[in-house]
Formats: sequence, C-alpha cells, structure tokens
Amino acid sequence: MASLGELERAVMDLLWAGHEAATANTLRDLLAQSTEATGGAAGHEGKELAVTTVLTVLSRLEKKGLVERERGTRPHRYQAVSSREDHTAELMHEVLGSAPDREAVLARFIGSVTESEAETLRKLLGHI
Amino acid sequence: MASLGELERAVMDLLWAGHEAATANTLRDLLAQSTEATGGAAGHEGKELAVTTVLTVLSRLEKKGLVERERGTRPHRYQAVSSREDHTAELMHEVLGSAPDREAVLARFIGSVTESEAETLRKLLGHI
DNA sequence: AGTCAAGTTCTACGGAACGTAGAAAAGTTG
DNA sequence: CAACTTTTCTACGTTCCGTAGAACTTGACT
Repeated sequence: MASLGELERAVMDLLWAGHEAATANTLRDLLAQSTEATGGAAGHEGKELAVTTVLTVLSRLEKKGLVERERGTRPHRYQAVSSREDHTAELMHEVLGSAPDREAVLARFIGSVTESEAETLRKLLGHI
Repeated sequence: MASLGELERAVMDLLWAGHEAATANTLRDLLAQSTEATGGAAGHEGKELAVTTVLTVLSRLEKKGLVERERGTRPHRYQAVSSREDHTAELMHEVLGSAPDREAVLARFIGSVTESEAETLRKLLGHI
C-alpha cells in the first residue's frame, strides 16, 4: 500500500513543500497553492479541481498514514507525516527489503550512482 | 508502471529463479514449478491456476517489459529480461530518481541499513 | 490426411485503487 | 436566522490485476 496516484502525489508535493516550516495547511491554502502559477514544473496543475476532490484525496492519504489531520481546529489542518526525504528513503527500504539477496541488490544500486553521490555515501558510511 | 500484483510477482519469482541458468521456460515448466512443493516459502502457491491465467499474466509482464518471449520456437519460451537483483536495484533508482534532494534521501537511507550491509557498501564504494 | 492434445489469442468479468465530484450535513460568522 | 465555508457520504468512470472460458493454431500420432 505504498504507491500513490498522480493527484495524490501532487497533493503530497504541496504538503511536503511546507513540511519543514511546521506549517499545517488548511484546505484553502492547498487549493490556493495548487492554482498558483508556481513557475509550473509540477504537471498536475492547471486544472481547477473541485474542493471535494482534494478533500477526498486528503482523506485517502490520511488513511494511508501519509497525512495527519488536526481535527481540533475548525478549518482542519493537514500536514505530511514525514518529510519527502524520509518517505522516499523508507520506500527505498521497502523495495530493498523484499529482495532475498540484499547485498547483491546494493551492489548494483551503487554501480549506477553519480560520483558526487558516491562521495556523499562514503562520508556517511564513515560516520557509522 | 512498475508495480506488480501478487500473482505477477509470483510468476516473476519463478522466472527469476531460472534467470542465471539462461533457462528460458515454457509455460509447462512454469506450471510444474508453481505446483511443485518447493518447501513453500512462496505464498501464492497451493492453488491450481488455469493455464490461461498464467498466460495472461505472462503477456502482461511482457507488455511491461519485464518478460521476453521467444515466439520462434513452438512452445514459446519465456524469460525474465533482467535478474531480480538488477530489477530491484532499478526500482530503487526509480524511487530515488523522483526526489528533488537525492543526497538527503541517501543520507536517510544509509541511516537505516544493517552494519553488515554498511560494510558491503564501504567495500563497493572503495572500488570506484 | 484426420484427429487429438497442447499452446496461444481474444474476450470478459469482478474487485480494488484512484480521479473526480455532487448532495447534504455541520459548523462559522454577521 | 441567513449566507457562506468546511467536512462527510456516496458514487460513477477508468485502469489494473486475478481469473478464466471459448475458440483458433499447430505439432504429433495413427
């Protein structure tokens, strides 16, 4: 139950954008951001979505454990449970986890990483 | 279009099992293996699937680019396009690739790897 | 050559996930 | 209370996947 649809991902992107800032977004915030011409690398933007559409998606994301909703405040506030980086790293572990030969997979994985990333990894591994 | 269903994965497991041996399997081979009491860690085994079911799955896997089929020989022969390890590593790259901050993801990823795997990684990174 | 059995293709149905959203209920504000 | 906003409920269409029957193709055997 890890994969996201296109719209779900778009919404997560919005939430992730404000994750550091501990900015819990209201629905209105999200709609505003999504309509905003952000310079537009996004891809899903451009359409005017119905309010309920976004709410439905938020509910589904909540059920999946990716979004937390503050039900206390009146316009509810939504936020990503974990940062995009944490979530992605977790996903990578999920993918890796299902393999019988983890080390062989890692070997191939490392084989196609950029040099700068390899450097980062060396540094990180040193500290363990 | 990367995710597999339960049966699709089971079939891939069979194909991957013989990938090294360059053994291109016929449908019959696969059915035999799937029914075989392999010691049974599998999970999907036990049911008697219709022949056409497996064929359908093979076709879908072919469309997804995971399986190659030799149409020349009469009982067609099926084989995984890449090894399980390669495929998994590729998946990991796909997951990682979608992140804006790859290095941050890697940092978190490394943070939760077993010590023996960390050791493996150090070795691999040294050789680059 | 004619029949039989195995292999393959086509078509299809039911269930789940997802995009999408209307109708209605609940709550807020003036 | 009336008007507006937010949330909940329900639902429909599409695509993916498990599952498989019907029918066509082809090699084998008599």
